[in-house]
Amino acid sequence: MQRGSIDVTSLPGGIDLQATVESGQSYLWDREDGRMYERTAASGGDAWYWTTVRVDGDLQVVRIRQTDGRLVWEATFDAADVLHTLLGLGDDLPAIRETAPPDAVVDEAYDAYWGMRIVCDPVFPTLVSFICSAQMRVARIHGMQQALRREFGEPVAFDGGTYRAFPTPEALADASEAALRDLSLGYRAPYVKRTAEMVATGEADPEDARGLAYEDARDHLTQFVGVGEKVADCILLFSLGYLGAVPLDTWIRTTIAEFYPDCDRGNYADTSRAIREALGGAYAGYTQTYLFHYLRSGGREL
DNA sequence: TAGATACCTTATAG
DNA sequence: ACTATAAGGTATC
Repeated sequence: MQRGSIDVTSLPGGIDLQATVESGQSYLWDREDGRMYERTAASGGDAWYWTTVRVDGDLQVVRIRQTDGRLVWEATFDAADVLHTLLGLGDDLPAIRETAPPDAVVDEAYDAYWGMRIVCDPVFPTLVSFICSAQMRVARIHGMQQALRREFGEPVAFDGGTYRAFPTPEALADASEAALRDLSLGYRAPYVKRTAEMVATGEADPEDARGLAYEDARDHLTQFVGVGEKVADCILLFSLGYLGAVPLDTWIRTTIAEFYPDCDRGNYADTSRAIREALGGAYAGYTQTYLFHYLRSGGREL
């Protein structure tokens, strides 16, 4: 086993690990104490979280926790660089916050979860996770991804235990729709299977969205079955580094109606442009994620 | 091209 | 207990 740690004070704006991995951005981390998303106060400031990643073709396991002003990690490999990427440790939070509008609700959201970072997850697991997110609660989306790992994931040994990686496109393409429905995916089951087939056969590659202009990248992703504009924006924001993407979910739509009514243009594309502008442009997605987590957590009644 | 509707399943509110 | 409602929407007509 390899170990290491990262000094939190060296990161501009610090980090709130729990907010980062339990805010509904990533569904690829598990809490070792099994208490993900519990509302009770102080339920996990220093909990261990683990995930798997494929690095240079090899499947690796890493676990991490935040304690005594440090991010401490243990892994099957030297995980420092991977964690830097996965957890957005290079993002300059104070500079990003400067780009947000000086509105009360925005300030409240940033203050409530200061240190939360936008994750940068591998794209295929993110694609599947957010296909599953349609009309679903955060805790149940996470449960579905756990179930997919358990049923279809490749096992990896680490520290005396067995961990399971997120399934490959091939594994999910080979799964039957019935088997996926057995995991409570509901009508999302055929979407996941069809999208996995598209990736496995090479019919389409989500990686091809990288480098495209924002709206072209979003259009590229909507070719996958079960991926509309909102899910495409989630993939761009949480996997492909488009920090300006603002997924128009139920929460941000409520926020728009309440605080930015001029931004409601009646259709997704135009409303998207307007709210991205209102939330500061290049990092609008950061502000959206703080608002989402703050409002969803009951931080302010709407 | 805009608008309405069906869709799996479960947790929570009433 | 039992029903209605909503949950980070999308596909289809």
